[in-house]
Amino acid sequence: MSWRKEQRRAERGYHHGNLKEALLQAALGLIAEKGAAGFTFADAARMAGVSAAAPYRHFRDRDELLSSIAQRGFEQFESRLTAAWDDGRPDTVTAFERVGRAYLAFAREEPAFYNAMFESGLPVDANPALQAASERAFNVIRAAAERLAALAPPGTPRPPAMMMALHIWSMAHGVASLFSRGDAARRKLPMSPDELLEAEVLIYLRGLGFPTDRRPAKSAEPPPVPPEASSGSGVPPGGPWGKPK
Amino acid sequence: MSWRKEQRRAERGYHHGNLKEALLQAALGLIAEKGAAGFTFADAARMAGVSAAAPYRHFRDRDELLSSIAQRGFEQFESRLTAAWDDGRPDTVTAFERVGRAYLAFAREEPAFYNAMFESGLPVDANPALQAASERAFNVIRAAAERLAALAPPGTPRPPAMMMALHIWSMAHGVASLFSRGDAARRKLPMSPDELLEAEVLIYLRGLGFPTDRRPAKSAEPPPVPPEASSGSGVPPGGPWGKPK
DNA sequence: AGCTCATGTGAACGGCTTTTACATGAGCCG
DNA sequence: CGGCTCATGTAAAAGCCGTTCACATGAGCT
Repeated sequence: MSWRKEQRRAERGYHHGNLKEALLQAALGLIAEKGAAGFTFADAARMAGVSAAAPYRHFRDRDELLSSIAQRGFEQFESRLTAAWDDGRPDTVTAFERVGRAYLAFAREEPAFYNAMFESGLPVDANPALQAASERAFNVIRAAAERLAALAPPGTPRPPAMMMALHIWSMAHGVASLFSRGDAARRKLPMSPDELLEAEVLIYLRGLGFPTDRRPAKSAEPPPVPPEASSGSGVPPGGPWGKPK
Repeated sequence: MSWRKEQRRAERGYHHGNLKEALLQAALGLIAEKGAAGFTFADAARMAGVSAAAPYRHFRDRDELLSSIAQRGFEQFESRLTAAWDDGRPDTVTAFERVGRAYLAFAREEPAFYNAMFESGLPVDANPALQAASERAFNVIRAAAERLAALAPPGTPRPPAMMMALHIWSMAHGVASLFSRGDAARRKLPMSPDELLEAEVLIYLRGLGFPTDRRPAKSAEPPPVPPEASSGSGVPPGGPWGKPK
C-alpha cells in the first residue's frame, strides 16, 4: 500500500536535495488552484514527496512560506513593470499605458503570486523585506508617474507624481481584482479588462490635461526614439471608448 | 471547570432560541477581528455558547454562513449607496462623489461585511442570490453613472454609462482594498484615502469633459434643488489636488 | 574511518470541520 | 392536562491540518 512513498524515497534517497525550492513550486501550483486560503502546508509536503514535518526545516511556519512567495512575486512584478516601462520608450504616454497592461497581465498570468501578494491577507508591513520589495515594485509606477508629471501641459498646475502613481495603482488593482481574476472575471463586461483599464487611464490622463488622442504628444516631449507606427492596441478613433451608437 | 458552559446553559435553557442570528453576529465580530480566512465556525459556536455541532442546524457548512454574511453585506451596501446617491441631489456631480465616499466609508466601517463580500474568495457567481444582491448594489453606481452620462457636455461623444460605472467601481475598490483597510492603511500616504479617491474621480470626470471646478456645473443641468453652499469637502481651490509647492 | 550537523521521519497534541446517534423541550392535538 | 412530534441542541468520533519533539540518516569535512 505504501509502495508509492517507498518508491519515491528510493528514487531520491532520504534527503530530498532541493526541498525548499520544491515546496515553493508546489505551493505556487496549489495557490493558483485553490487560492492562498485553501492552500495547505501538508499538501505541499505531500506533493514534494516528504513528510508533513519536513517543511519546518525550511520555513518557520506556513505563513513564512506564503511570505516567501509574496516576496518573489513582488520581485517578478517589479521586473515585469520595469520591462514594460522600458524607460519611457518610445514615448512617455505609450510606455505608461504599457505598464498598466503589464500590471493586468501579471495578475492574470501569475495568479498565485498575485494572490499571495495582495489577497492572502498576510501583513506586508510586519515583514521589512516584504515591505521593501513591495515598495520597489511601486516605485516603478512612481518613477513613471514622475516622468509623466514633468510633461504636464504648461499653464496648468503640475499634478503631484506620487498622487498620480497612487491613482494609477488603485485603478489597475481595482480592475485586476474585480474583473480580471477567478470567477469574478466571468461578470459580463462590455469590454475586456485590458480595454477597460486602458480607457480608464486615458480618460484620467486627459483629465490632467495630457493630450491622449495621438501619441507621441506633439507637446514638448523629446522623443528618445523615432516614434514607430506603434500601438495596434492604441486609442481607437473617437476617444478612449468605442464609438457611441 | 466546566461550570461556565453549565451556567450558560442554565441561563438560556437547552434551546438557544435565536441561534442563527447569534451566529451571524458572532461571525461578524470574528471576521472583523481576524479576517474571513481566520474566522472559525467553532469559534462562532463557542461565542454563542453552543456546541460545535449546533451551527449545522442553521447553515449547511461554514461557507454558507459566509455567504449569508456577504448577502447581508451587499444589501446594506446597496442601501448605503442608495442613500448617498439621494437621487442625484443637490446636483449630479456632488451626489456622485458622495457615492464614492460612501463606498469607502462602508469599507472602513463594516470591515467584516466588506471582507466577506470582496476578499473572502467565496464564489459569488456560484450563488444566484448572492450574485443578484451584488448586482443590485452595482446598479446603484450604474444608475448614477447613467444620470451623469446624460449630462455629458454637448459636442463630445457621450461616454457609455456602463463603462463609467465600472471605472468608478474599480477606483473605489482599488483605493479601499489598497489603502483604506487593515494594515495596508498604514502605508504613509500624502493624503487620506477619501481625498485620494475624490481627486481621482474628479480628474476622471474632467477627462470626460465634465466641469468639476464648481458645483453645480453651470452647464445644462437643471438643479432639482436650490444649490446649497455645500461641500466642506468639496474641491480645494486650485484643482482636485492641493496646491503644488 | 569517523564525526557532526543539516535535513528528513514518525508519533503525538490540540484544534477545526463535518457526520451521526441520541437528548430535550416547545408547540400542537385530542 | 397528557402525549406526540419535530426542530433544535449535545456528545462522540473520524479525518484533516499545523506544529513540536525525539530520533534517524547520510553528506561533507577532518
